[in-house]
Amino acid sequence: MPKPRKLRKSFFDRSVHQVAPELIGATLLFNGAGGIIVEVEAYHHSEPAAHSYNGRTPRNAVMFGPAGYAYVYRSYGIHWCVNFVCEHAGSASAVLMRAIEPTEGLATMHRRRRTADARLLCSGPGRLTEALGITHAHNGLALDAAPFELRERTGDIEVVAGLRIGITKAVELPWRYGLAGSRFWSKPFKS
DNA sequence: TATGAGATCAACT
DNA sequence: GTTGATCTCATAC
Repeated sequence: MPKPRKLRKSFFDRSVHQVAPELIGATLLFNGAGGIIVEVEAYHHSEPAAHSYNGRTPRNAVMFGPAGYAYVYRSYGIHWCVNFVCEHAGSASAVLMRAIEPTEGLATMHRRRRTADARLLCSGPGRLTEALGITHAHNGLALDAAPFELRERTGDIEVVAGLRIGITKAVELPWRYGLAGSRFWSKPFKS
């Protein structure tokens, strides 16, 4: 088994459709809390579900910058959601982190989420950011430096794809990816 | 198990 | 004024 390697910015400097499935099984830590990525979705500026579809605004400015940075936005006025910016600067594409399997910093995450149920810690984009302590204060941070720590996956895994969820535009694009058989998805995959 | 309301903010019409 | 890449809690079946 090879030793896990850190993900560098160059990892993200490719098509979102290459990066998103490769993030499944990778490890995401934020200030030492986190775990294994089990669910993500890809967003590309060419389709209307993406925040960048209608051009640059103060909120989505990070998406228009170089790959390898975090785009954090407020969702439904309450939650925070975190994306990893991909492709070249200006392409405005990103991968939304939707669920992780908690493995490190469990006590901290249980305290932040106020639940004893491990499946409710990080199974959903809003839950994930609350458990890891990610907020708007972290918008624009580099992904290859503290407090982020991203490690390449090791070993063979199976990735499943399906339709994105929680959106009303471009619902037909199968750009949701998951770790096959994981118990920590926010919702089941159809296929 | 399923549906509905409330929380509350940035962008857009 | 409305909508949305959401979650929780309450109430109903």
